[in-house]
Amino acid sequence: MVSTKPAGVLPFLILGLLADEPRSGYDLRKIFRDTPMASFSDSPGSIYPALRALERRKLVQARTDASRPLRPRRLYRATAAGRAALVEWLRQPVVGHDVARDADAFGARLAFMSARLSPAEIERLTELHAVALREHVEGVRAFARQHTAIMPFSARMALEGGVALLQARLCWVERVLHELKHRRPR
Amino acid sequence: MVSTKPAGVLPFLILGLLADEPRSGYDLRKIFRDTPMASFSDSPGSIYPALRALERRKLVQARTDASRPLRPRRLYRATAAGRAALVEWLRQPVVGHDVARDADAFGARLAFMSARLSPAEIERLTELHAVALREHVEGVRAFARQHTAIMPFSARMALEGGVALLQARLCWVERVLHELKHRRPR
DNA sequence: TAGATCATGTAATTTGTTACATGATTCG
DNA sequence: CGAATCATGTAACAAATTACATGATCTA
Repeated sequence: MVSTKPAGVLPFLILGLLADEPRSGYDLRKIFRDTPMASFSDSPGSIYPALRALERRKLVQARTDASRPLRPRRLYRATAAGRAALVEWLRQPVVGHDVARDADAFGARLAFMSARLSPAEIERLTELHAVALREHVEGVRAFARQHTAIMPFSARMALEGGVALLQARLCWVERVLHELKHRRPR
Repeated sequence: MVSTKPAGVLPFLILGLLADEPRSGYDLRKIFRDTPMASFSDSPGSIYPALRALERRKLVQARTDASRPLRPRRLYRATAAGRAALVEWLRQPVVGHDVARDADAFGARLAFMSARLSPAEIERLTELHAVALREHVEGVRAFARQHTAIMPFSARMALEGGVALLQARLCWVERVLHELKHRRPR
């Protein structure tokens, strides 16, 4: 069975970038090199195959820029199906244990939400994420309370770091929620 | 060219867990299911192949627990070569742009350091990490200053989240450094 | 005796990376 | 004219996941 939808986050990041304006593979590489979105490699071996895969699935469409015939650029833009797939990805709720795994996927998704989802929907998704995160932080805290005493020093530091990062993440999500409510007064 | 050393972090996490006491694949699965080290899947398809690969490279050694002959467990422990490979992994300095990519690899490495490295070496590695992190935070902050104004709301939130997480990470590293100095007075 | 847990594995696939390879254009 | 940048790609591989598959043992 050949799946038609991509699963990783890189294809969707690319889709998000191509949803608004057309860009070339090289443009995308520069973005992955120069902006804080650099959680992926900017090497050609990452971007070009991903673009081809998206093209094969008809989620993006390439148009060869003929203005400079000797150095042609392939300008990609998202198709309607591509924008639909993007929205579907944005809408994925973060529930339960997921929050432990794709830690910062929500941040990446949030970045593209304003342009595609309603404020109400963004708020709903953020709230869901907050709930899962609160629960997870509690779990890790409980683990820490039980095990910290018998851990070697550096392991204890590592665990404290984990808790601190989760705490910071939660703090940020709460702030986002606050801002969302502030902007859409009931 | 066939590489002899593993590259991902999962094998080293396993190696770290097997360095002190022997465990079965099932024991490892439980650890990845029940502890905050759960950044990896606890599915058998993750752990058992990784164990086999480590065994093939002579970094771990299996002994079949014959106490229950009808339900044998394979008890793995790290070999001398395995412990050496672990130490080599722990010693990898985090420099420059690396810090953006394997964000929390340092946390995982730190967890195993107390048992394998001298306090002075732990401090040196932590300091290096701090330097790289400070620089990276500055870079992202500078980007934020330049681009925040023209970004859509949710993208701005995402960027702020990125900065907040980096900040929290830095904060933690500074605290670790402080503790390290506190424990080893000059 | 049925269901949960113990215990280990394989197959197929996806995802992403590194390293290699090529050539055009622009700018000093 | 040489170096940096623009621009696209391939090959080989590593890393990890999901889904599938099997059977033993313990406990209510």
